[in-house]
Amino acid sequence: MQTTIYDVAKKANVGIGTVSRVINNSPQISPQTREKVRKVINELKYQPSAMARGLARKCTNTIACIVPSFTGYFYFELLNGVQKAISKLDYDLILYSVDLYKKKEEIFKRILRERKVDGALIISMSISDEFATKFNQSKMPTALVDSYHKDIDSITIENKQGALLATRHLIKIGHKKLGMINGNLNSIPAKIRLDGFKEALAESDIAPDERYIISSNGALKPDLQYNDGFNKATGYSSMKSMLAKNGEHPTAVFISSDIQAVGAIRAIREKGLRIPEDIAIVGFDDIELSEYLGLTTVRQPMFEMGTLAANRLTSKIAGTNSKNLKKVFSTELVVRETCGASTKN
Amino acid sequence: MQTTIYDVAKKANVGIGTVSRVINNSPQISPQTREKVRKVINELKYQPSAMARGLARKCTNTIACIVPSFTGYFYFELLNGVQKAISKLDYDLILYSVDLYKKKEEIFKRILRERKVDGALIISMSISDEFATKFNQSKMPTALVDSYHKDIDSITIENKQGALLATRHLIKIGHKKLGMINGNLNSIPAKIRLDGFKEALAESDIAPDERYIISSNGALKPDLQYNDGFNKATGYSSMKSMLAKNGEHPTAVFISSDIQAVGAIRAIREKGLRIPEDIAIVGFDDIELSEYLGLTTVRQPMFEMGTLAANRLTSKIAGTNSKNLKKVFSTELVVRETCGASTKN
DNA sequence: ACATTGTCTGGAAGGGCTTCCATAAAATAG
DNA sequence: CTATTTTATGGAAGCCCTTCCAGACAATGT
Repeated sequence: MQTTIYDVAKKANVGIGTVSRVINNSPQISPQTREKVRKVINELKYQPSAMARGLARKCTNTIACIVPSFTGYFYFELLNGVQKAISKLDYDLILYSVDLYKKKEEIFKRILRERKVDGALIISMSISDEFATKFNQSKMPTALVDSYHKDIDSITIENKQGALLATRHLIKIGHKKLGMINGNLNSIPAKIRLDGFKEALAESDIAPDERYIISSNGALKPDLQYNDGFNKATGYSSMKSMLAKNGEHPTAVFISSDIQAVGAIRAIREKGLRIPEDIAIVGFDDIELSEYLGLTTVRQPMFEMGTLAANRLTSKIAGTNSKNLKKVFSTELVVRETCGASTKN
Repeated sequence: MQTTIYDVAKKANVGIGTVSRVINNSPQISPQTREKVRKVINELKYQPSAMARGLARKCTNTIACIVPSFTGYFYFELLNGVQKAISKLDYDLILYSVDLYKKKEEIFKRILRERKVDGALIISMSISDEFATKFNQSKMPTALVDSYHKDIDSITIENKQGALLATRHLIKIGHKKLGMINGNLNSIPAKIRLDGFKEALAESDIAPDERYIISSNGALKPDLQYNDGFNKATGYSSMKSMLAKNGEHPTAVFISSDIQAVGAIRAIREKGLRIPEDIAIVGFDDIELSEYLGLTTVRQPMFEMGTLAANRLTSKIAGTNSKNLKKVFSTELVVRETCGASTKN
């Protein structure tokens, strides 16, 4: 049997209210009593039950992180930022991984009603107006990361600017035959990055060659895997099909995520082509790995996004900071080897 | 205000006990009543409070995963297996990340007393006899992954065999000057892998060259970052220092983790050396990335380990399966390009 | 027909906490 | 020294469930 607050109260010869007040650092306690109770708490190694507290207080000191599929290093690094930030504040993190499209809203519902968490961080997933309203009405603090809704705190990056940066760079160093490998166009960032790519081409009067613009499509059906296409496999297969028409291929490719670039690089090497001499590559994200791969990429401050999101959420839970936040992080081109413009080889 | 079981009971004209029984699929309910209550539950969009249930039932449908630093792709893939397994069983996962050595036992204590979770999965972290006993006494189901304690379910791999496999392979294809890059020797797997490496050398009467055996050491001080040395940075710096003595270097290196190999490969390339021609590489783990990197490595079934651990834990929570499990997964050499023995180049 | 068994159901008790209200004791004022 | 305020404390009520016990009613047996 657990030691309860009653055991402590009895042994310390005080009432349960007093013990509770000591635990919660209420100021209305005389120093002597406080000391006495503290001592008993230590002797009995008492620690309040999280469940009972949660029930009585209606809060749990836990936040939810909802990520698609929990695959992809992007989420991993983001989560790292979240984790670091909340652990300082003694919050715990429950990880919900959405593997099927239809499960997204199920999880939203559950989170909302079960009240196992005090707040929710929704990562890289769109949210319908209906659920946005529900979250707001239920007073459950919520924040979106890498996604946007007008009524909910949203932390995003300048996707378009990033794509422009990458593409312009490729053009500047002399490329005219440009390709792009993209994630699933159902994903908003993917769509915007494509826009950016095309806009950059237009700026330099280069006509986009649709043969070399490959998105990992797939319908958004409820029973399908939640898949935004940002993974090694799509990178690999997209590049492979781009290179299928022997001899004909772009001289530079903008790839919508670093992790896809890993797959694409593989495909290029298998074909016996060199990077950057035959094909230059620019990725997107700057995951931790990219540095070691020498991948030129567009840096997205994932860790900082995670940190900010977590801090916002917790301060909203605490009651401070209630106005609607829209934060757009800017991106930055990190030039390394794969684009062929670096001083190193 | 939340809708409670009382609201449902009143509206459905039944007692709260009946509602509870419907929620929990008790068989002792007439079909009509069940239907009636179900309907009201849907109308009211009622969902029981996780806290209240937890308090009444003394279980939370949540398990803890305790990982060091939550960095490193190894954990990531393991967690993936865990996540998939438990989500099928409607368990949630709380992630505890241990960043400092001293925090490990604090977290253990908290988990034990707070009772926020029904079971704990401890990953890649040793556990003292004291805490092993505490976990057992407290009846909190626990399992270790990539770690071992005689009194606790432990899921490990054949580290020695893996190291033997890797090293023997390198020797078989003709290498005589072998090096090893290792994690922190305070980590048990690191130590065993080193043993395996040396044993393989001994089998072929090759004297180990200590200049080429580099472990990322560092003391185990309470205030230090929890760091087993299995990361890109140590791989990079270890390889760099191995190559520092110009001209002199081993022709093949066994690297204790794939992620270190990524760093090491980088260092080799920076030095202008080729893989595998100048230096052959074999890694350890077979993280998802390795395939795309063409890294020869020792496969460790991370996903399966995660799945097994999660299933064990949940079945222990459910009361089945109580005997002490010691599962040792065997490892397997995956030959790709970096060792120079593949048919592809 | 009555006794017996079995099936359903209602609701009190209990789980361990917080919080509020009441009260006792101490401090201050007049 | 009494009246008033302040401070410290005890403990009931409430948070929302589950579970157990008791009772109502139906079904079965004789």
